[in-house]
Amino acid sequence: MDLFRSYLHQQRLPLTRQREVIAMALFESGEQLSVDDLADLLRERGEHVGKATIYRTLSLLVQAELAGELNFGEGFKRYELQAGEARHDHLICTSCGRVTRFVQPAVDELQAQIAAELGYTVQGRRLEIFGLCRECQAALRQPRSGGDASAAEEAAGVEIGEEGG
Amino acid sequence: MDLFRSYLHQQRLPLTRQREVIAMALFESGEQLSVDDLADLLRERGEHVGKATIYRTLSLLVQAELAGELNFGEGFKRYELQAGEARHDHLICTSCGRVTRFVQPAVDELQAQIAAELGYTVQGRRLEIFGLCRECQAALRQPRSGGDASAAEEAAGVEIGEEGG
DNA sequence: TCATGGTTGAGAACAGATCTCAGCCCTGAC
DNA sequence: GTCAGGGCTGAGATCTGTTCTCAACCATGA
Repeated sequence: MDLFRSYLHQQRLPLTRQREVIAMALFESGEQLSVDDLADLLRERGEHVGKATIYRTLSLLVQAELAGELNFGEGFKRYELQAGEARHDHLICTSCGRVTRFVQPAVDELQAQIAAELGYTVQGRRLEIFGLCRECQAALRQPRSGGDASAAEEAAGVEIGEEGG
Repeated sequence: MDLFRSYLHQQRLPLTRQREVIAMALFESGEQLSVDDLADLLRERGEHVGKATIYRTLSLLVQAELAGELNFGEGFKRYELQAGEARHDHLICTSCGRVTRFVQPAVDELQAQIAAELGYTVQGRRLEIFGLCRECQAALRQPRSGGDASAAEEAAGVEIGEEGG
């Protein structure tokens, strides 16, 4: 939040209540939010902010490299705060929509190596792996059952976050 | 093309002239085409095909796994034929828009490892690396000059195709 | 040749994203 | 605190990619 404030100051742009509220909502949620999600979230909090403003503020946040733009092929974009976080990628469950973030330095290395071989300099990347999460695999195996699993997940080590449902 | 024919036959779907023409255009171009690109291409060839039909046929091709859907964040989708090809990814030049395809088995391995650690089964992935191609880097260094470079590119080894501009 | 059912195409509909513009408000100066 | 001015805001129009609708058409198999 302070980073956003100083970015705006640095760019000689005013810090308005709307900008503060939008960044705050994105920051506090920690999820990948669409513009509609954000609008709903703000409405629930009693803040009325126009969609145009949400789009404008999000693109500011992206410019400031405080937020990342995501496209999971849903027909619209999602945004997530990425301030200070390590570069991460996403695993997306094609059945329930769950999104699991992960950090894997080997991806950075591989990307750098590939780009160097082809003469490119890297500015960014988007890696999304689509598949079935553990729960959905289990649900497919035995159509009716209670919730379970999720125990061995800590052992993984690469995971840094998870949201959705 | 034969693969598409047999897919349609297998699904008991008729092979129409439009379907043939659309698949042929995508196949012959070898590039990542948008629906508009395809419509233009077909118009140039004197074939009139409605957009709805192009969308429908493309989604058939994707279903048949003969085409892949790409999203480079341009606000629309692109499609490319992928029949029989190894799974590949893309490097995209953020300056000139050039798209370079590459095959790198290490990406498959990494993806499988990550998914396994997080309990996912893999169905697919999308890896796009954004950066500056050699020509655009050169153009930035010395704003005015003729075309050059592209020589050392063969040495790379991972590259399998390149289109765009 | 014929019946049938899926396909086609024009245009409407839909939805995400962007633009417009009059009025508002943040900022910096005083 | 007050003020001027420039940038911001929001409602709604607009744009654009994609999907839907439906009557006419046509590929297919008998």
